[in-house]
Amino acid sequence: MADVARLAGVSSQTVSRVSNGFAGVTEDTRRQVLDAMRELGYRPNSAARALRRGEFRTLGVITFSLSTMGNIRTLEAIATSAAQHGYAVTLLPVAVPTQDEVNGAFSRLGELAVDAVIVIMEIHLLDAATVSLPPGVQVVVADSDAGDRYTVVDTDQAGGARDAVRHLLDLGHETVWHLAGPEDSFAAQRRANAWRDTLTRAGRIPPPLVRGDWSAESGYRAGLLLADEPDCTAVFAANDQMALGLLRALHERGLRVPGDISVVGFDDIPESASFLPPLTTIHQDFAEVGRLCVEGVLSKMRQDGEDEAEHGTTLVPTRVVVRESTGVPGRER
Amino acid sequence: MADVARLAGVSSQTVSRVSNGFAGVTEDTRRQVLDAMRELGYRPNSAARALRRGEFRTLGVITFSLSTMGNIRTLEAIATSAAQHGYAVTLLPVAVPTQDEVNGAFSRLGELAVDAVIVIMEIHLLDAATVSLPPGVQVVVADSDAGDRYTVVDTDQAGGARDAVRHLLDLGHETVWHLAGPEDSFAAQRRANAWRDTLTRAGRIPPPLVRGDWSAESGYRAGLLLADEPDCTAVFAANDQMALGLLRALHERGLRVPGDISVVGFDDIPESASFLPPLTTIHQDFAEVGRLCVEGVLSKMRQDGEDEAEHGTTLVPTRVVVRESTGVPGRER
DNA sequence: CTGGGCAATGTTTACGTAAACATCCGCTGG
DNA sequence: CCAGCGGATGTTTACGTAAACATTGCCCAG
Repeated sequence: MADVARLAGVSSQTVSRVSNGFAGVTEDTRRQVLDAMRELGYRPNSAARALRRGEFRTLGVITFSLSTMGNIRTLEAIATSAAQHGYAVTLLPVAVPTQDEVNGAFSRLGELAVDAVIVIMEIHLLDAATVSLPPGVQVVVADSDAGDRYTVVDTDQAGGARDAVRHLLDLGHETVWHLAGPEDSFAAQRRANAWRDTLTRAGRIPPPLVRGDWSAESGYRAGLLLADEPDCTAVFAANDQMALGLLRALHERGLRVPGDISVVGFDDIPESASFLPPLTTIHQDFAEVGRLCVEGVLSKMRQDGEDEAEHGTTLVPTRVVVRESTGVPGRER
Repeated sequence: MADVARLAGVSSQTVSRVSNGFAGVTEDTRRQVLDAMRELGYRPNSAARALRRGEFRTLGVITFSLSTMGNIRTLEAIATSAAQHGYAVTLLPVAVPTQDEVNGAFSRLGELAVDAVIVIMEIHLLDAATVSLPPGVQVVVADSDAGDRYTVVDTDQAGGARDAVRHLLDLGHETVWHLAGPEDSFAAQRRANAWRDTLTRAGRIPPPLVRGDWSAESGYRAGLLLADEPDCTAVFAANDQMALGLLRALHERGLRVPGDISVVGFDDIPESASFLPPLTTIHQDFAEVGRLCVEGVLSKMRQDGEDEAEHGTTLVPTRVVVRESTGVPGRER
């Protein structure tokens, strides 16, 4: 910076003013400084900047295994949205979803150059974590429900599940079976609860719940079971991967979709439009979730000291995408 | 830090020594300092650290749209591997793969707190980019081939494609059709070239190449075409998504897989084991790619000044995963 | 013509850390 | 018994920036 100042024949403070787009610099001076910067290949040192300003302009994102498409899309939206606000995004990967790992990530966080944190994680892992955040670091959580303790942004899991069930009931199905995600997932839990509620409110009897683990393989196994249930004419799978496995199992057993059994998924992954048959599913707007996470955390940073604990949950609506895997009931018993 | 020093009754330098795990501090002193740190909730300020040390312990990753599973898995492996080396990872998202956006990312990079960069991107976008990297920032590129200008780590695309074709020839197919990725993708290009070479070397005549765009939808369209080619008994799709669409089209046209047509994919995405039928595919080891990217960039940083331009390409081998979509030829003409 | 005001620019300083150098003290060998 | 040595700790300083305050010089009203 001093070199630039010398070359431009100004003080380093003026260089600073130019590099921060400050008003009150003559157009002439500004151009000279910019020229000098270019000539010397000057780049502001972000460490010194951060030290002086007391902020890093960086958001930390804690998430484990970018294995689910949802987390990835959310992360991507976070990164894009953060960039628009002039923030960078630092990734805190948690290799395995164990308590130790999560604790480790949070403690590493302490030494990390980060102004705020977005956690993409089932809340129950967060709960037990020794969350000792550096003071002043705000947190927003995605993929969870704990609006009382954290600020949460999430897809409207319940609304999506309700729509899925209603779609099938509207087609004339007597009831709807549910292929749920793993027990320890809040998202799975909420989808299952909404499924049960919607059926009960419509005066239908919820069939026994079938449990999967999000994987296509577990959907396949569940599908073999469901194929043997003569009453089953409609299945709501808690995600598209399991629906994929389900379709394969039904096909193997000679059952037509939607002729014999209708299937609805959840997520609307890109591939689901090319399943056999193309899958009716609940579209999640991950981009919106990511965007709202960033907005949320930035606005919390701005308020900061004021009245801290204004937690709450923001729900992002879903959308039913009707394709060819659902139709009127027609299974011959 | 000064507060900690005061509470522990030592100088701030000793606090620094403890916090950096320096030798030459009495066990007694060390414990007192650690206690003081805990009591005051002290966290080293990473900005000041970076300023003093002249390094950020952070790697930048430039990639656009985490849309392909490969990039995501690579990114994840990079993050994990970097963490093991005590490095954080900052994401530089490029929303749309245009020249401008790439240039923008690189210029933002200049002001970013980053010691080195890993680029996950087709090289042709990098080429035209006004790549003005801060001096001393090393680069490693994944998903490309430009070993002469950059240090590159990539899956052995050619080897994988060769194995796919050989697998089909070994089963007795006269020749193998290829459903290629988009023209402007180097990965697609290399897979296509290897496909053609392998056939030619085996004395077979390569059928006309069918072009897709990586999407399942494009695979579907290609499948409708291929279904009408009576000579076609084996297809090598350049990725699993297109293979998925292909399977759907063949099924719609009443062709059995592998009875009438054998299909091989590329990538081994988790879902491919649950396709209809489960897909034979070429497994890519993205984790290894990511790991090698980090190793590569760190070792380049260590050498640094020495003899700069030691570029080269590291290839990560693939593996054929045989499932149920391939078999001996049997299509009735 | 002059003094006040204001816009443009310069000077000083502190941010938190760690390297380099300085000091202290206890122990050992002659 | 003391010089000298080495391990443990303290002191000083600089890293690059931007906020706060200081200064300059110009313009215009009185």
